Amino acid sequence: MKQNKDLYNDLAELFKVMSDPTRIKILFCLSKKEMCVLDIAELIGMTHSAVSHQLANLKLARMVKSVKKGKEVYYSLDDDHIEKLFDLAIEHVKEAR
Amino acid sequence: MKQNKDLYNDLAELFKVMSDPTRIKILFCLSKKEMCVLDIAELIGMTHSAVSHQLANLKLARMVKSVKKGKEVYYSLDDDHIEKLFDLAIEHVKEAR
DNA sequence: TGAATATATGAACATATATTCATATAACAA
DNA sequence: TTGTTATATGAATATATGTTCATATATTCA
Repeated sequence: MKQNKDLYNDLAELFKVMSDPTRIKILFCLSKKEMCVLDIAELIGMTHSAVSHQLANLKLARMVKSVKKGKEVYYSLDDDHIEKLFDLAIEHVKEAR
Repeated sequence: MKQNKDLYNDLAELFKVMSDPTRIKILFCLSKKEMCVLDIAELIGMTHSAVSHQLANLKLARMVKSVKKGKEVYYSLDDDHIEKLFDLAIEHVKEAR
């Protein structure tokens, strides 16, 4: 048990990032196509500030990456594990209903 | 976006349950074999109370199920999505290192 | 019945977290 | 430069959450 302490903490952090509805919505947006802050804010109906804060969290957790284009910053999913995780989770959630 | 509100909340709840190191350790224990509260508490080095509280959370979230045998209650994983989710998550976490 | 064991539960405390508001930085256009 | 747009960030507040401690319930055995 002890030797896996780091693994358990890393897993906990990963799932914690995915445990907020706002961040989940953002991740779903980005699974369609890359988007900038204002696009996301409008799509999910939240303030720019809230979205920006959450994108910062997601970036810290290496779930999204960003590219600056002019004055806009475009965000996208960091890798495709994220989508697979969601697919499995959706399966589980739907069966539970 | 709106029509999926319930889905996003369900997903958030699922991931939230998996976002605590104590609960992750418990789930890993149960992925080996069914166990009672005291077994788990000893294995992960936490009090019976803490483990019992977390098992209640896990049960509420339908991640574990329980069977009473005499004075002991044996817990086990509710389905095998849970293990698959962990496998994927571990892949992601390990690549990020 | 009484004592011991296994588990559950309620309250309280401490910590963590998401959002809001205000402000700051950066890029571009006029 | 000034004004506008896009994004980031810091502080503050309100809420949520995990653990501990104490207590309660349930089962078994003597």
